[in-house]
Amino acid sequence: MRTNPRGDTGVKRRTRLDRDRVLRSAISLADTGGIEALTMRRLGEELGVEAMSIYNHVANKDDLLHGMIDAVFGEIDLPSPGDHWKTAMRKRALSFREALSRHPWATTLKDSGTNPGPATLRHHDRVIGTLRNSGFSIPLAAHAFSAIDSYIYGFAMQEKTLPFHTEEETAAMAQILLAQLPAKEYPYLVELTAKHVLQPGYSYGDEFPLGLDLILDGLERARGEQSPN
Amino acid sequence: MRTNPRGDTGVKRRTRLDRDRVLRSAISLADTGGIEALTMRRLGEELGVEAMSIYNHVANKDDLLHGMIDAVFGEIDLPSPGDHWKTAMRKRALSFREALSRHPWATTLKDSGTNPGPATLRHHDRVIGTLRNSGFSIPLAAHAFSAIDSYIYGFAMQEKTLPFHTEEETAAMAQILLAQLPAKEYPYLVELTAKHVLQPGYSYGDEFPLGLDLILDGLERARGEQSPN
DNA sequence: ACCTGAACACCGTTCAAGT
DNA sequence: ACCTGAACACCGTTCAAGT
Repeated sequence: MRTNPRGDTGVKRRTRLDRDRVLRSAISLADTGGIEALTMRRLGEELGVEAMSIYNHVANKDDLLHGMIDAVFGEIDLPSPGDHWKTAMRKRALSFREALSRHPWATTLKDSGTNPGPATLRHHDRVIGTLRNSGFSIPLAAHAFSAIDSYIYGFAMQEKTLPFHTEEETAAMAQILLAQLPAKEYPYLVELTAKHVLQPGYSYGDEFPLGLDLILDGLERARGEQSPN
Repeated sequence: MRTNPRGDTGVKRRTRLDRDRVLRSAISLADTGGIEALTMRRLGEELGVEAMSIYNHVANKDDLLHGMIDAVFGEIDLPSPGDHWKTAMRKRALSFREALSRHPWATTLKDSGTNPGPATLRHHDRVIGTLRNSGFSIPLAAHAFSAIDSYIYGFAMQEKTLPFHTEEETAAMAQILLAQLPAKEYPYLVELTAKHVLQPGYSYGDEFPLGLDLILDGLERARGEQSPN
């Protein structure tokens, strides 16, 4: 492979290395090949640099993962102050789910709890603020935050583990599953698969807003009961 | 180290190796030291055997993880047919969460969707059956299943990522967090931490039934609307 | 200040060899 | 049939050395 006067191939090493470029490259690597494809050596290769150079911009791999997750939080739309709380939370939840489906590896966070980055803190603060400014007491705001975000995370995780993502894949997969499942032993599972999942137009993702509204409606009711306005 | 006539130390290698013993040992290793402590070599050590011997009972590490997750599903109480659907689902959800909190590594499943084991299939079938036999249409049963399980998974995951698990740890951690958080930038987060999380008796786990009932109540309403009985 | 090469202590997994 | 030892192709990370 020919190298230019700078001693590299001129292909990968476009700009000087910095933390932001490291994070962006790491995220794209994880998006494409899954989190197990994200290796310090592979990442170095992607950046046109030896793996060890990365340590000049990131303390270690954990720090890298922290940074990646905070970057994902930065992609989520904050609730807009003008909207009714329910509208605001709904939009924000949909945006959250979209971010997690663009970056499925981020559902397995393990961080963000122990060491949240600035984008994560900002996001959480705005969400709680929206609730508090709409008449939610502190305990009810905590309650709402927990319920909504648990649902979003859990849904994203279930979606990620599904073996199919397009309608065609779903149909193909369900056929195989159905062929393997003994209908005697799992009658309800077989019924649900055959009469629901295998129906044309089925997409698991469509379930998301339904469950979300269940929670939001319940919260609206709880809000009314604690402080009628 | 002295060896007995069988050529081992007589401590670890009590019984003959089999899949079940491998799974149990792997689960206890992951429970104790986290999933990253589960190494084929460490597991072999635990079983008093070379790492390579494990491959006689398990196809590879992925197969091992599959087996572990199915074993966790086996620990979850199935909904009892005698109970009202809501009671049955509530008990089952609490049991599910308990299982996930005993085995936090299981929340990051990644399997179970692509390759569910027998205990997993059985569990899912009974849950769907409970709903179907209580007047849930197929789409509403699918909807309920998705909403409830997303919430359970997501809650377990959030709980797992929290840096504290006892009340003392919570207080200590929240103090540190609070000291680091600029109240100007994150006023609502600081308020919630100070006036809620730091209150004596606070435990995040207590949120679980509140969010769960929000969903179950919503489903009860939806069930009434589609088939009044 | 940033990058590199060699090295260390690990991984999962194979394979031929032992019993 | 089951277990082992050596080996292979990987990991994350250190450290002294280069520029």
